[in-house]
Amino acid sequence: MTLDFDPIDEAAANWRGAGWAAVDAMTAATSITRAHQILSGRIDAALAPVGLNFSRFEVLALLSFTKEGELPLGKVGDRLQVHPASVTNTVNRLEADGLVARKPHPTDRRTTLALLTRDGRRRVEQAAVALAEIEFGVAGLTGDGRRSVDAAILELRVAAGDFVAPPSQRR
Amino acid sequence: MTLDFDPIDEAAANWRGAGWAAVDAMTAATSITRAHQILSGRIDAALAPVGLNFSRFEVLALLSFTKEGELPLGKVGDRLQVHPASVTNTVNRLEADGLVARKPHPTDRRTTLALLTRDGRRRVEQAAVALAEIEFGVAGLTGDGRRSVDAAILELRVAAGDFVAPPSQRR
DNA sequence: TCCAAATACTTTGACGTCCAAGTATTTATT
DNA sequence: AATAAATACTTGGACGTCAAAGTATTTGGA
Repeated sequence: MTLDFDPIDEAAANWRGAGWAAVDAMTAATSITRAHQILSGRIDAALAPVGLNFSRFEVLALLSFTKEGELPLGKVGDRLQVHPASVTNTVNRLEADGLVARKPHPTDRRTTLALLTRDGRRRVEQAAVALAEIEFGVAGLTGDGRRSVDAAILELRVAAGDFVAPPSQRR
Repeated sequence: MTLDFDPIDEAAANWRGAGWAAVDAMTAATSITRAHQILSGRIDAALAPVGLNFSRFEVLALLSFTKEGELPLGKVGDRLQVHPASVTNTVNRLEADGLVARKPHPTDRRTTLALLTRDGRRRVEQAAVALAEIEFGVAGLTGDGRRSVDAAILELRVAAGDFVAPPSQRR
């Protein structure tokens, strides 16, 4: 199904016609939503042959960046900004596939560590290659487009309190 | 949970460290994903008091823009770019709340129309106000940021074949 | 005219997300 | 030391999304 008009332009026109406010904000929000739809479709399609989806990949990648290949579940959620219940769910599935193992925290018995297995490490490497091949779904974006998206969204993230920017930090 | 560093910067550094490719693409994709998370959280929060979520709102808004306040379910899916099963699901709930009614198509018995009820029209107006109040969640974005996001994502959408741009059309 | 193919929607099932509540353990307070 | 509060994770439930299969109806040839 391909439309012969831009549905977002169309929506903007309709909003103006209805006298609704914040049309600019609406188009920006809709653009981002649609971009996410496109990317997430492409990314999951690229990962499917590897036996992963994006959430699972993110967890494996995060673990692979640590010294020991392990991290408390809570930290995983913090870094990936997802709900603890989602982490539990994702780790359950990764564990069922043998890509990750749960292991008790050495000193804090409330805490559970997710540990990358050898299979998990191999798998995440394959996935990284698969994702690089499709350029993370953003193949339609030029270098400028990518930079301007990064910059604009950084504003949004800072305003949303995603992290407290230390005075030093800038890309 | 607020981090004291930018998780996307951190991820980029990790990717480079691991020798993984397409770091720029990764940050762009991650930015968009995170932006979507932020927006969708804010939007659904703003709509909750009105008794809607974004998907339901989108359907009501789309219907409200038509002459008769009705549209075949299939068209709804095409415009909103969602799976037919999702349309069925959303319309089921809207119907249960009395905001929409199903009605047979006058000539094609395969087709079902979704018809905006009086309550539905009132509700969508309230929702539009609620969304305008929070600027669709993009309050953190300046005018420039919004425009550059729109422009960049337009590239992406065109490349993805979201619609065939007639030679005339440009924002 | 008749039948295969396309179209429109629904149903079922697999997953993902979040929230709220529940259990276990640790930390902080008095 | 005793207890309330915070922290860490899991469980169960509500919803959203998509894919695949099923039913009904229409369309497009042979």
